[in-house]
Amino acid sequence: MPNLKSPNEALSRSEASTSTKVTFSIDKIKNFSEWYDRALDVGDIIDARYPVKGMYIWRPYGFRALREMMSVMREIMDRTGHKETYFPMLIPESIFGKERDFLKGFKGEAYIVTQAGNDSLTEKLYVRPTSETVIYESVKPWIRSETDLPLKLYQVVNMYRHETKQTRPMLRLREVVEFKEAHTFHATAEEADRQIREGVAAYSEFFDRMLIPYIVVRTPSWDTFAGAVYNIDIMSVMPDGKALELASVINLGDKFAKAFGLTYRNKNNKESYVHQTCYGISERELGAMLAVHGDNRGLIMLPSIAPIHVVIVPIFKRGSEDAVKRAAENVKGMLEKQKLRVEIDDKPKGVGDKFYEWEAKGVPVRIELGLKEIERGELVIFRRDTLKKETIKAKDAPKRVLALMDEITKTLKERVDEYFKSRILHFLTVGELKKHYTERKGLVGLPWCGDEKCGRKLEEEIGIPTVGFVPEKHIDAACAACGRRDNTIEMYFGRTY
RNA sequence: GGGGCUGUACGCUAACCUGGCAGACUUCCAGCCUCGGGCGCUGGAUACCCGAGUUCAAAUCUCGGCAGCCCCA
Repeated sequence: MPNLKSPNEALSRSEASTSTKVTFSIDKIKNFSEWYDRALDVGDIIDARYPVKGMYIWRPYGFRALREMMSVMREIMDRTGHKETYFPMLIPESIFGKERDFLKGFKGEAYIVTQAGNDSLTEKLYVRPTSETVIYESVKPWIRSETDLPLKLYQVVNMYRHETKQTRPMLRLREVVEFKEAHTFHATAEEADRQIREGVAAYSEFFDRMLIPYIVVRTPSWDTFAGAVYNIDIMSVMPDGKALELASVINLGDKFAKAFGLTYRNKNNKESYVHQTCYGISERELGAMLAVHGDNRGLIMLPSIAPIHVVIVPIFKRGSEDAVKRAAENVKGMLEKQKLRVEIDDKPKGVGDKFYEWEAKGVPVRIELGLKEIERGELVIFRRDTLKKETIKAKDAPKRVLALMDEITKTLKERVDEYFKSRILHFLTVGELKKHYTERKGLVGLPWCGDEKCGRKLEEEIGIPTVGFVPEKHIDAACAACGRRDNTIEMYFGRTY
């Protein structure tokens, strides 16, 4: 559990409330780690009190948000020609170990089942840390000729990796609960290459719709996925300035095809290897979304995935309970006709309690409704993004609330764009970077000639690891390592999660 | 990969240094009071992370495990 002893913390707490109740008021930028843990707790997303490192309990409210987010992902996958499947979680060692680099990359963090009941197993079973091997082995008989290609599959499953780094809910886990992994099979290298661009486009659409800011980069050759030819990473930046890999789109070439004997008969009746790609996302995207949009009062749910769009808080006076309740039900009915998810909070608690609670959970709109409003035919509407209240005619509620969903989305987008812009910095030389990048927050770009030696040298000189580069975007500057000017591109560096 | 810190009730915390009845607030339960930004009152429930060691005696000291946080690479 977080330790709350910093002076800032004590100050913000006492300022926010005179009661000793734990108030959610944490400076997200100054104290992101603590903000994140507390916001997910008070915001009803995760219960972190599970005694196994890297595994967390999803609360219903949080899980609903995840489900909404994943349904957007499924919609995009389905629309772009991917078919949803399922492959087993336990993978025999003989299959898991078929591709050397992959085995080397994942062996250290795979959970391995060696015993069942009282018997030890004759062959070890690997719990999937990702499903390349089991899928590639299994689809072999599905692919016989070019007419079977391209084959584009995806599954949404849980997967396990024995992370040794510090774990964090949603961002770094040992048990990933909703791993959406896509695997595609193509006749030619060109087609696989095209699929990479399609995969990046699909993910870009997803992140655009989730209002998660990102840049698309190519990972340097010395830092690619185990068994990959190259990969494209989609990177974001968290409020503490650390970079977060949102997704990786990987071109596997025919390396796995060769290891698994994945071939088809081409037009000349010649056996050819398929070319493959794979790409995945997970609940990490929800963590990123919540992290970038929340404020010092807690979470702010993006309207498109909010488990509850509107919470109605009835304000009772003695004797008015029934009338207020009826009015609340009436408003709820009107809003639900607009496909809004609405909840009435008539729990016997003070309204202040309720307000703080729903704000921490990030419900986009709150409606306050008491005798005063009923008499005037009005409603008080509070929006979570700006914390502003307005009074409207009750009959205008459906129209106004729907409009507010768009307005809130727009505000969040503007805010997050501005935030992201301030966290991507560009420098021309190492000296300039060292002089100005003192807080080491966010991604930094430096001119780079494309040579691995120079990339590694820069990494070492500035003491920040490479994140990736944008291959097709040439810049007019000299490589910050060797000074060459031809073909200079920008390499991004950043501390990562 | 290396280093540091921490673990007391649902939550937050006191006692730990200097071993000797674990205390407050919050929460929860029962009841009263009633709801426009964390009401009040009465009564009650709930805790020393796990294991070993030292000791007459361990929340406190030592060792190990598990879990969490921070810093550096």
